[in-house]
Amino acid sequence: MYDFKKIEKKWQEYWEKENCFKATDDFSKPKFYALVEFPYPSGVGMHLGHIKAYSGLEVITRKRRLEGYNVLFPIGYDAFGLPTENSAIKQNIHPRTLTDRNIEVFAGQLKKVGFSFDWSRVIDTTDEKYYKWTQWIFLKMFEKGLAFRDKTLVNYCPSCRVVLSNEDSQGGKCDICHSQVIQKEKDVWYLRITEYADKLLEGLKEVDYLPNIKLQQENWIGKSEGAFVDFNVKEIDEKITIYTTRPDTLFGVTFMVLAPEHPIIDKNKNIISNIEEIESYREKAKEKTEFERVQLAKEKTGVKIEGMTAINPVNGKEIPIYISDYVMMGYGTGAIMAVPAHDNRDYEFAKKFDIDIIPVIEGGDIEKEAYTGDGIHINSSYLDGLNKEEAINKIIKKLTEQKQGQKGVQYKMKDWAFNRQRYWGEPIPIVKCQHCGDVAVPYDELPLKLPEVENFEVGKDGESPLAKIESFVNCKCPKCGRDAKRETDTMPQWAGSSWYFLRYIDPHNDNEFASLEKLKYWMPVDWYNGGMEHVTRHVIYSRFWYHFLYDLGLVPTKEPYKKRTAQGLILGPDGEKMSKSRGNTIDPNTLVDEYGADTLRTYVLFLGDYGLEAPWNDQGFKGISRFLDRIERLNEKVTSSMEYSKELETTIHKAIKKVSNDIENMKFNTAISELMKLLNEYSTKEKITKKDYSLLLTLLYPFAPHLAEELNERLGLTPICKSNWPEYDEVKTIEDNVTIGVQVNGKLRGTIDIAVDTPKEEILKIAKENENVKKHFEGKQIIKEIVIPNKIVNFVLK
RNA sequence: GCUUGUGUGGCGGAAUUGGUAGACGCGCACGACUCAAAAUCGUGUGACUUCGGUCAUGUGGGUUCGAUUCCCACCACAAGCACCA
Repeated sequence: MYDFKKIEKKWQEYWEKENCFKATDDFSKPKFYALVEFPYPSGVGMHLGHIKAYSGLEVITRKRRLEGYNVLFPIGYDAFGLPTENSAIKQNIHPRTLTDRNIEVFAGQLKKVGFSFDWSRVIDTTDEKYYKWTQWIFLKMFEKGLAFRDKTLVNYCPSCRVVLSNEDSQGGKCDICHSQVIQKEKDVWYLRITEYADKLLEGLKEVDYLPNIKLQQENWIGKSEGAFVDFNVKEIDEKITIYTTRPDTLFGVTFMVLAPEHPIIDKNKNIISNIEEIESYREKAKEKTEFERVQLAKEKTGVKIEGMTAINPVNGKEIPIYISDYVMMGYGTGAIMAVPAHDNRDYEFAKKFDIDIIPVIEGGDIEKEAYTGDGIHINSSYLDGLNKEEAINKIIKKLTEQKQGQKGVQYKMKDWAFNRQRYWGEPIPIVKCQHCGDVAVPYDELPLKLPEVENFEVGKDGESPLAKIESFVNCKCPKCGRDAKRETDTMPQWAGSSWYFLRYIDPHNDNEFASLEKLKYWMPVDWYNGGMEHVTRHVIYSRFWYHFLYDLGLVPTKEPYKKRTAQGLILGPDGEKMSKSRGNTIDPNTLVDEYGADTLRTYVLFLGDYGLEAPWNDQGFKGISRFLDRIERLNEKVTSSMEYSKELETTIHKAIKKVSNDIENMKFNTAISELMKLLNEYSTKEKITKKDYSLLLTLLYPFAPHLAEELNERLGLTPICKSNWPEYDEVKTIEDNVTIGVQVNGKLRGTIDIAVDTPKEEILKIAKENENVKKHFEGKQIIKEIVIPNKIVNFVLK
């Protein structure tokens, strides 16, 4: 094995000394901004996932620099958050100390792999100079009414003792400790992301994200179009507004259902005759978490509200009202009209409570199940005979005229719960004043620093550790000057990462988060690669912040990321997800020490389709090590000629084309296989020229840069990092001869070697002379001859 | 349940988008070098076969001269969403 230790160290030092990867603010050059998700510097250090995630754009940026671009490929640390805080508590050290220690380890590991990051722009979200601007943007949102406080039921993790956003509690499990999330009434800061729902949806049209990424975001935003309809209540002068996507089925409504928490119940207790029964159902519903409610979906439960009757606005029919936990207060209006004939849940409920089921759309069999498809309307007065779309339009028009309803839109996405009762996060820069309410900390007092504390454990009742620091809590109201108290919650982990890509552009600016002039040059991010797990959270959050900053005129483009891709996981050798408990983890740091960074970098890109998951294979990894060794040994065959070998010319031009295109399409595995083919071809030759060899090295450079540079230097050539990406000549990629298949009745019966672009007649003639083909002609008649030039010949016989 | 993917040798995976299925790598077998082993190099390697062929890209149909590729139905696995009205 070649001496990778020496070689890798040498070139890492060289690149650093020569500032090879520094992005310059030279606005005259074409720019390329490549972004990878910055790591969370946890104690365990870098894992294989990081290597794969970063290697993709690493290859692309190495190529871009050779193509003459001014490349910005930055790195930093997303260091606030619970894991560090929990680990610090365990080890009994300060999170600051632990974070610094972790970052140092992480940086060392990243550097050893030789990634071409611009190390002069490193950012750390926990740095005061950084989070000053996180707080600043928060205050801007507060100023515009996009950050607000509310007391509501929230997702709460009893184990971490912290409020979670919907995104952080997917599936009812805490994202950090995976324990069951419960609903708790809490004082919550929200960011009004729902106000940007439409813009976030619209913006997807103009960006180049992988289709599944777009789709996931669309689903997450969850826009639905329908109508709000008012149902009057017979006994009182009040109406219940519902949201529906199927207003066309209004004639089939046979009851209504309210969420247990629906406020109309509290307001009208006096007229409800079975109020005890209702209250007891509500109590039970409260005990269940929102997720238990979902899991127990099998059986519908509910209670009829005695003393309240609703009136169907389209036909004046009186219908009963129920409460049931299958209706959520958090979506729509917390009340629904039930059409059992055409909705599965309503159908189940109606069956259980023996309520009428009236079909209003033809098709399906309501004896068996609800029919949710389209069809001609029946039993629906003036809607009879219409299809779904026509009926929806007509009924909405009618409802609007009668002032009993209107067109409406709903989103699944909810506002972003933004405070955490923890120490290790950005303090929310708000002062709570008895007289003035919530008051912003003046901009010139930012950053509002995290106070030094001895004990940063969470309070028993889920209070932030900051609440115990009197010197922090007690302050003067910035508005009226009287005694006031600070908000003691901190921001969630996602805050710092919502704008970090802007800071890289101008990381040392103390006057603004980044200068507009520089932003105008560098934005948008040309290519953002990261994990699939972040597309519904971080990517949406950061797009939201960016849209907001755009509306303030502080950033130059509508969308932050022009292109977004995602890498697939590396699974353990057993094909399962790598995890400590399974004992199937592979430590990249040991591999770097034992086989070198080049081998590791190349292998993670070779082991499969970049976008799909693939299992690790130790043998395959050694195969790459062998491949690099072979490249090194090739150097014995090199002549001094600076021309391509004549006989290799076509092969070489084809290889340049293939490798270049594959890199652009992130088809790294086939790019590497092309390099292997080229090497195999070289190996069959007695001698290769210096030029031949240097080409192979340049193509190899993005994958295994250290070795490529070293071997290139031995040839006495300019370092690759200072030369150009090779170009190919399309004409020279075309072979003189092709081998094409000859089929008889669609089955391959032989192959023939012919010159490229041989005329059809000629091909047919040669094909017919093929011995094996001839055999199949015996006793049969040719009824059709198909010739696709340079591809295939097919004879159809009878 | 809904949405989106994926399914090809012993294994990871290729296939210019409808044109010689299995590139490249791993593994395996045999050979060379070696006292021997490792490393390295060379050859072979989808399955059956009566050596003429036959069957093969999850299963079953279809379109086509020709289908891994397009269409229909089904099965399996993975991811995401989940009583969203």
